[in-house]
Amino acid sequence: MRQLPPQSEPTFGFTDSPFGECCIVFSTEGICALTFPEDRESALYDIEQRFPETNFTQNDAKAKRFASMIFEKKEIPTLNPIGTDFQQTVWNALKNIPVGETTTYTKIAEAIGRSKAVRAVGTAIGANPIAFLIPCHRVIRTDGGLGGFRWGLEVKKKMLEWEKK
DNA sequence: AGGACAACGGTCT
DNA sequence: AGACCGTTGTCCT
Repeated sequence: MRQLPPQSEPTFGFTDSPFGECCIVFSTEGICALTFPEDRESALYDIEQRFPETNFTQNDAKAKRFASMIFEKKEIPTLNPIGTDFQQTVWNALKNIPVGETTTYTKIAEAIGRSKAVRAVGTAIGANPIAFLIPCHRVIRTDGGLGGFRWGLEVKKKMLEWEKK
């Protein structure tokens, strides 16, 4: 009997990154979350809230392999962000921001043709499930302020520094 | 420079 | 229907 192709069951794992320990969550389709939680317990809580229907098994080695792909080889694996149409549109727009550059919430709103929806864009960016790979950290305020960051402004600052140069 | 405030639109309860 | 937000422009002190 022929062997089935390797199945990628839903997994999650913790691993080091240039910005502290991160948690990578894989669905069968690709990476569905990348977070930089304060502690592992809150990371697990976050997964449970986001994917109450799915059972994930822990695989730190896999997370580590992907971390080196992402942060050392600087490749972007297949992503599988879950969100509303509006959120998908916003997250797609974020991918067009070049490495080492920043843009503003207003410019993203304009880029997706919803210049009046700045506030909603901010909320959608805040809901980005895949930090760093969907570069929400490259979005700052029009007045030059850092804006917000789900995983702490220190991490956002570090990411921008790391990408500069 | 910094604070208060209203208007904005998507999402959740 | 109301409240909450990773915003912003305006109007103050």
